[in-house]
Amino acid sequence: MNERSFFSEIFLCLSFMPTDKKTAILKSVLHLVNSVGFYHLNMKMIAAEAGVAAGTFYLYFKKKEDVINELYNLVVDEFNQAVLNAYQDDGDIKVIFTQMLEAAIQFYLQQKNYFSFIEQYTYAPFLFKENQEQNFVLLLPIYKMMRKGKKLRLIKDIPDAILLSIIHGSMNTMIKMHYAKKVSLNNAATRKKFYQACWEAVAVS
Amino acid sequence: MNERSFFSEIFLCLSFMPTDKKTAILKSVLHLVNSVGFYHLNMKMIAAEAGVAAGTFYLYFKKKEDVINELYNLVVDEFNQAVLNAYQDDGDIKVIFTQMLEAAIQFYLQQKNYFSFIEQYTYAPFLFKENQEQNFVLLLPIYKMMRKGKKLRLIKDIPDAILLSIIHGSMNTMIKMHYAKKVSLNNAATRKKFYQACWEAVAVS
Amino acid sequence: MNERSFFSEIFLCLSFMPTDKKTAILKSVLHLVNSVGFYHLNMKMIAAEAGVAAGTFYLYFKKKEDVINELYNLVVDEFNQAVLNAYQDDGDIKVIFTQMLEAAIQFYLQQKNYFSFIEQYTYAPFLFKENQEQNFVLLLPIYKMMRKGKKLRLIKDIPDAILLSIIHGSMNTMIKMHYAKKVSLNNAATRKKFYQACWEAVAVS
Amino acid sequence: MNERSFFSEIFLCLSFMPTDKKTAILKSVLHLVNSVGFYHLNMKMIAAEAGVAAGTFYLYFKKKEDVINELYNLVVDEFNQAVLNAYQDDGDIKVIFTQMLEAAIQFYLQQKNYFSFIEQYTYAPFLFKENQEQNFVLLLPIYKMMRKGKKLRLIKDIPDAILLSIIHGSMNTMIKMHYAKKVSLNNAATRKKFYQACWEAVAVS
DNA sequence: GATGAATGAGTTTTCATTCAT
DNA sequence: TATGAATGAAAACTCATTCAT
Repeated sequence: MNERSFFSEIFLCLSFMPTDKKTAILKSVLHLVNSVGFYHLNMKMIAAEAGVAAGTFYLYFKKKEDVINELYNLVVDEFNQAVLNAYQDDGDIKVIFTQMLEAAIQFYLQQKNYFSFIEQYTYAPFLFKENQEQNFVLLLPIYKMMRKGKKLRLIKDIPDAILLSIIHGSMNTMIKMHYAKKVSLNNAATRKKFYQACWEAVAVS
Repeated sequence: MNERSFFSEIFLCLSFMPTDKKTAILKSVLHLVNSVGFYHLNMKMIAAEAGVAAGTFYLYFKKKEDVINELYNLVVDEFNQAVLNAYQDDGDIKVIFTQMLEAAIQFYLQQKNYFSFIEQYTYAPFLFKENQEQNFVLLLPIYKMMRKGKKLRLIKDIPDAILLSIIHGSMNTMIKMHYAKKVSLNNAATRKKFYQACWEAVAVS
Repeated sequence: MNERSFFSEIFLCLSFMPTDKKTAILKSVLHLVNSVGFYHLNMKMIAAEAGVAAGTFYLYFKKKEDVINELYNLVVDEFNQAVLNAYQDDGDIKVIFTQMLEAAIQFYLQQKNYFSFIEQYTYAPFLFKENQEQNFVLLLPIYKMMRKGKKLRLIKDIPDAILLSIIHGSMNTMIKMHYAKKVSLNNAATRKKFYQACWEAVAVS
Repeated sequence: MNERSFFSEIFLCLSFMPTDKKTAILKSVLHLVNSVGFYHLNMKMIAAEAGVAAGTFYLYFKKKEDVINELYNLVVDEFNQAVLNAYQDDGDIKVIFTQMLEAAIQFYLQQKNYFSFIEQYTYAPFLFKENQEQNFVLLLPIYKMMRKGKKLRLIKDIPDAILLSIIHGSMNTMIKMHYAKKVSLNNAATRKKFYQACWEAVAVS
């Protein structure tokens, strides 16, 4: 089983949702946030892209920002699902660590829209009030693995926030650089080097 | 000389600019982007916060987005200045590495508005056309140090993008966590642990 | 059949268009250009006069000047239609000449708004970009008749521009004088004297 | 003495006025009305073109429309002066008629700005309240000649308005056609044909 | 459920006019 | 006189939301 087919089963749940109007709207927003950004997103675009009438939106969402928040939850769930699937309770912690990073990166490589959406959502404070406490939801599976590594004295006994920042922050920037064509994550050797560097940051030396 | 006064001399150039109307507008936008975000920023707010009439804005900027771009350039210049001041051409590379990270973190700790502004600007694709190629401008001083470390075989010979991602990405996430109160960067020991972890990620082991 | 009813059938197509919002806006602009002029015409007036909300305008026209240009084309078409109806391919050229002038004058007498609109549109250089080459569109039916008269050696063999200037220019000024109450074109004898003088200007003597 | 020098003495009084600020403003408006039109004329343009500060305008004029009205009076005076200079109390009425038309046409040919300004002023009802009764001021010298011709039974005994319309209206349209390059009034033969046609319209046959 | 024309409050931007210097 | 920065009311235009069909 190649990587693509392995992940496509997991990732594409939004893509395979029944093609009803509500799903069409959610997909339309996901696509538009990536192409025009939150700032320029408007109801006319959403309706046109979804192939529905302007009023139809309000049968499924109370107001514009609701679709954003609902979409965020869907996207986060998919991401967590993808990364958790890479988590094995038994097994070498470095292998698990690497597999989770790999899962996360593959997720974003195959779903540019998801990455773009999460980035904008996360870095837009006060865009939507519900945003304020969700910032680090994405990190939950990674967090779980980390705690285990600490117990086994394989991962440094330093504040979780530091470990999370290194893992999550550097991964995000790597993906951004990939999309900005500063580096190619399609190259497995490059990914391996990245995972190794991350590991050395967090591992007990 | 304590840290605060050391940096305040460098950072606060925007704060110490002559209090003319244009500066008042720039400051007003910097403050509002942090408090309400790009998405909710409007001309009425800008004028009110700056204490000028609505029309005054257009004496200094051709259109709304121009103030954003001008401000971005100012902020980036200040950041680079602050970090470059920490760069010494001779000296232990690990010390330089640490000092630059420290300078960057101190910059953002003392200027929450700057951090918030840069984050939103960087992660808002297509918000402003000029945005598209500037994404990694902030990394230039770090990049310089890195190249030197590579030559001395003290820093890993892996793609620059990986090194930059680890340094820049994890630092940004650390600061976000600090402002989200998940960790306190006011604690020097915590900062030291973070720098050490970063160093181990990039250093030849 | 009196003159009024004869022409009203032809002229009032704008008046008889279905009373939808777009027509209401077109009528509103036609009326307002006559009463306040291009210079003072604004969107608030247009909406109020048309009995629609401000935003409704933009469902039918992309920008303010578009309604002006669309209206101009409608008005010109109606004028040409009215004058062409008076044109007979066979028949005494002087009779045709007189009938066309009569048709044109009757058109404007019954549609003061149309006259006022065309005058302002024509004499406002650079008001609207599309204006620049349309200046003499109105003269087409008259031009056709003239050429025929020249062939028959009943109309002077002098440049068309001279003949057109005399016919069109003097007619326009007559109508302006009528509306300025310097002369009454309701008097058939007066009109007859005017047509005769025009004829003598253009006819081979 | 060629035509140009003959008229330049008369016409260029605005051009030769002392180059003080007020004159600069008047000239600036005359030029701008021709190039951008009343509709797009604004105070910034006027000041820039005149080479004065925005506030200077208000030392000489109470409000924007005042400069328009003052300029109109100046332009009308110059026109009347030019045409009256061609009027001789004794002499063949046809010769006088022709000379006056020639004087009027030469005036406008040498002063496109004047023509453009008068056209727009005349055809913009309600643009400026003072406009309403001045519409036919320009015709006064022509009117004077006409009355004399009527007395001598050389000019038709038909309402003055008809005679004025033919003379004034056709002349105006001729000049417009000249500037639209539909005919060239620089050709003396063309002008002669035009004068002859006009004469036949108004003369007792 | 689905539509899309209509709304009108809100947005950005313009510009005639003022006034401290 | 002369300036030009500053004003703020008003302009053109946008857009999330509603509602009759």
